[in-house]
Amino acid sequence: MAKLDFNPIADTTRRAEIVALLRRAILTGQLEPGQKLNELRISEQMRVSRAPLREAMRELVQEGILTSIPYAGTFVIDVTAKDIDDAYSLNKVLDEFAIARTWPLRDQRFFDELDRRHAAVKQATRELDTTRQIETALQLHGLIHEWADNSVLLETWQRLTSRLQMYFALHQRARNEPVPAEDAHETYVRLLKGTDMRAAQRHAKEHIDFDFEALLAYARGLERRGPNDASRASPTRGRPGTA
Amino acid sequence: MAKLDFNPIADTTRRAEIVALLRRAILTGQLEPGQKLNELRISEQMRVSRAPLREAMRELVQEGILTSIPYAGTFVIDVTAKDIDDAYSLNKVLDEFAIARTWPLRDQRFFDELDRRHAAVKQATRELDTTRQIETALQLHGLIHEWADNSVLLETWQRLTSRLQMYFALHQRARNEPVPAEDAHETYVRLLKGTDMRAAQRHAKEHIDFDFEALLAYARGLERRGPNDASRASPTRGRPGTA
DNA sequence: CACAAGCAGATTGTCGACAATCTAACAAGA
DNA sequence: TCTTGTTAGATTGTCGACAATCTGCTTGTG
Repeated sequence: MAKLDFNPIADTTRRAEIVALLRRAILTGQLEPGQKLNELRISEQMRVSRAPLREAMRELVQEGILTSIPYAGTFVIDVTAKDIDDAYSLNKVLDEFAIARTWPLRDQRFFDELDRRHAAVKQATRELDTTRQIETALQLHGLIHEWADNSVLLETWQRLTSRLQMYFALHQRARNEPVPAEDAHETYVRLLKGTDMRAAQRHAKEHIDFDFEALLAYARGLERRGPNDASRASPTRGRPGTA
Repeated sequence: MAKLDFNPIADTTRRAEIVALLRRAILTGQLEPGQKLNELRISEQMRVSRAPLREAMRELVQEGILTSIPYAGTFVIDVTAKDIDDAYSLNKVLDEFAIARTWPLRDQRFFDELDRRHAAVKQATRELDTTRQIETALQLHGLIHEWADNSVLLETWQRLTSRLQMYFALHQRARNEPVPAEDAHETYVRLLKGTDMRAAQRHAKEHIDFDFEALLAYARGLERRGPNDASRASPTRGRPGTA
């Protein structure tokens, strides 16, 4: 008998699809930070009742990209410079840990997957698809977390990734300029294939520093010129900060 | 005008109360790992309709202590030795980070709060209230994460805490013996008040090692004598592992 | 004009009922 | 005996309607 592992079949509930739709809308910036999600309107647009929509929203609230205020509404989280800074500094710690854990587990499959994801980033970069570029870059970066064989770490990183993706998407959307075609991940991939773990860890930090500084500067700029301009739909009752 | 900060008023939705009730039931071990949560039965017991109950369950699924399989049910997560090991090793990393961040922010209020929580642990220990003892010990331990001024770290740690509390509660429940009255946190508190940050970081790791080794051994024992015995209500379709 | 009370309108929270799906038991056939 | 098709019961997923709450406007009063 041939050895064959089947993957679990796809979720077939409306709820799961709604979660995916909403998450994508948020992470790509189609839903702006601070914006209120009107249940009735969204449920009509999606041709779904409010029950599965509300359940989906609860999931995203726990996922950290929505925030809910009872009887007031559910909002896309606000992005503050401090949030980005917090997420980034924790990300550095997790990266270091992930590399250490992954290091002895690297094998040919790891290197192949590394190349595959790296190629995907370059592909997206060539096509000037900024959204996909962010997505693929984060996936490339996530490999060490997937490979570290620590489910809690992976889960934690995925939560972080959601936010990072949202932040970067906002940033890209704001400057609205094609990204430099140069390959910023060449060194990262090479070091992960090498023999000097400490060097890889060091580079992981510095490499992200680059993108991050620009992002942070952008966020600070946003805050200087007042709260976000998506607040047209926000309530007067309370700022939908981190509830 | 006197400076006075009001706390947010309590959540007044049934959903929030249900979340609290269920979480407590799970973390104290009243709901055993692998056990299925029957929506109809629970909603009748709580005198609530299924809608808010289901929303509450979605939250707890995202919180990582429940797992859901479409059309099959929602289950308390299974506890494997590897899960505990994963959570623990990540916890060490977070602790180190939290101590580093908290260190320069320590002030009198920090020390007071440290003493307060330490006293709470000793109180619970004296009263042989094992559940409360776990709770207070984790709260004592959580201070450095609250004080680190990093919302993402705090959120991450709270998620981890949920699981750790569940694990420890299981452990305590299993051996079912009063805990030694000796104070295991004396050194930890003293070092946090001291001037040697590295020493505090080192101790944080070793200190938890102690409790953890016993916990891990217990979990391994559980697995050796087959899957859990709470599976009487589990589905045959698929193990409600980490879905 | 300032301000409190009260009244729509809109939105969220909750409910009870129905539809879709799964599980397990049983029957039919090779 | 083993496998496959069928069916009944139970449980989850979804829906539409009602109740509770909030916001902003209007109104009345000084």
